[in-house]
Amino acid sequence: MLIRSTHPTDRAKILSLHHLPPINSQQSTEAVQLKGASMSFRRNAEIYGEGEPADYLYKIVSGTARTYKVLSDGRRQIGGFYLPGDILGLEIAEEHSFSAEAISGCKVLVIKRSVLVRLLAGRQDEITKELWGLIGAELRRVQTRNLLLIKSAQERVVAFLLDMAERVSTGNSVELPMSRQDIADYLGLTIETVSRTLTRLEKLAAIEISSSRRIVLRNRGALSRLNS
Amino acid sequence: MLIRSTHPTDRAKILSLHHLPPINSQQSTEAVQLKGASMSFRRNAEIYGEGEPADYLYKIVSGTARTYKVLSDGRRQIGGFYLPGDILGLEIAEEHSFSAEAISGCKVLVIKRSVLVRLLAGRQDEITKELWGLIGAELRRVQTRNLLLIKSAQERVVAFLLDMAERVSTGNSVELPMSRQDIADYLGLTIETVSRTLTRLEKLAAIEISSSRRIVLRNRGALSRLNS
DNA sequence: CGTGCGTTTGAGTGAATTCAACGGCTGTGG
DNA sequence: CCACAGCCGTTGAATTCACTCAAACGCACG
Repeated sequence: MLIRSTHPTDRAKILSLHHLPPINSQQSTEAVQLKGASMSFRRNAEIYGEGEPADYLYKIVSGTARTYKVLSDGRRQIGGFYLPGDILGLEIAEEHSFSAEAISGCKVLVIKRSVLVRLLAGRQDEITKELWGLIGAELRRVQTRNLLLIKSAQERVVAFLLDMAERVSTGNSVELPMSRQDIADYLGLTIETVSRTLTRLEKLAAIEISSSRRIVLRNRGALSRLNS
Repeated sequence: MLIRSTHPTDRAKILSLHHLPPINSQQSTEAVQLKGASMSFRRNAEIYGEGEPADYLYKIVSGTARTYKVLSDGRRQIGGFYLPGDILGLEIAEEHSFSAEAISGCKVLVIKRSVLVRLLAGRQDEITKELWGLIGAELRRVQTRNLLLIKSAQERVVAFLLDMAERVSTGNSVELPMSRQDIADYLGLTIETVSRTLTRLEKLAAIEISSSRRIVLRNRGALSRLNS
């Protein structure tokens, strides 16, 4: 099974909102705000916290971010990984339901949500469509992960690899920006299981682990087949 | 942990769309359509299929429905259970990403999506807000289930029971409309594990299994605690 | 050259699955 | 009215898979 998250380039196309021509002078200033402040976050810095008002959207320019939740028993569940072009903080509720952190150093574009909503009131058709596209992608992403979580450890890891390959795709070589612990928390496994599964996949000649953060997909067909 | 799906009464409030006053004569006829045809489905009848165009929403009037997907290896994953007042088929994509079936005999109100969208274009503020509320609820429901699926079998079953209690709540007695197989496919477990877990919970005096379809919550505190 | 962190590997345990059999309820037909 | 089949749910025994605990490895950094 494959994690069918929106492809980064698709996302970039969808949220070119700040490139829309201004509609009037009032919204012209808003369009400027839409372009948003560029902010930087260093490794492990918090971008926003669970429960905080969801006033802003964050578009990743460079680096990688993660959203996560800490359960009452201390376990951490990662909601998703966000690569350049992805939009973070796309909540419908008034408050963020996850926290977000930079995995590596991150440049992000901060976009005020209220501005989007106001724009939405004016330019009905196009912008609503774009927002719906984004929300739809988010929903599909989450639903797909639901399907993931009922599967075996091996299937989860394979799906993760194929998804990452699709998103960062430089040929068959995948550069993982996140740690094993991040991957484990994302897939609902332990770090040991992730590690063992990767080495097993390597022994099966499906992948090659160049370094711990660089994986080469040697046999996509086999991987897809392992994916049930 | 608790499945925080939208409470039925909340949903009913949110989607009183068809009770909105007509805006003009053109939309007046649409509002009539919004009220929608009432349809009936018998046990195990398909309401819509995966991949079909998502032209309609379905509001459950009576009975229970399930959405599901069959994986390539034959496993079935249930996306959710829908009780009276709930909205089915709330997809953002053009096609349904799950199939839907009646679990018991079902009366449903069929609402044309295009009408909603057109209405949305006219009555920006209120209707968009309502639709967003619905989508938001759906998103939260799915995210919450993600959190569920990383937990133990016992935690999943407990969360399921508490969620159902919240949704059908007649005191502490819960009438389960679905089979053990449905529950298992929903929680990503086997039917045996669900059964065993329930009997264990009964031995712990947390619940009482009056009949296989009727569960009495004897000790909600204990249940919540078992929920980590 | 150590120190520390992230990752890998190993051994043992435990939880959930698989395979199998049994019990109860319902509806049908003799 | 009873007998039997079929379905659903429960229970048992054995197995498998992922987890826990523990140790070792490799790499970057001071």
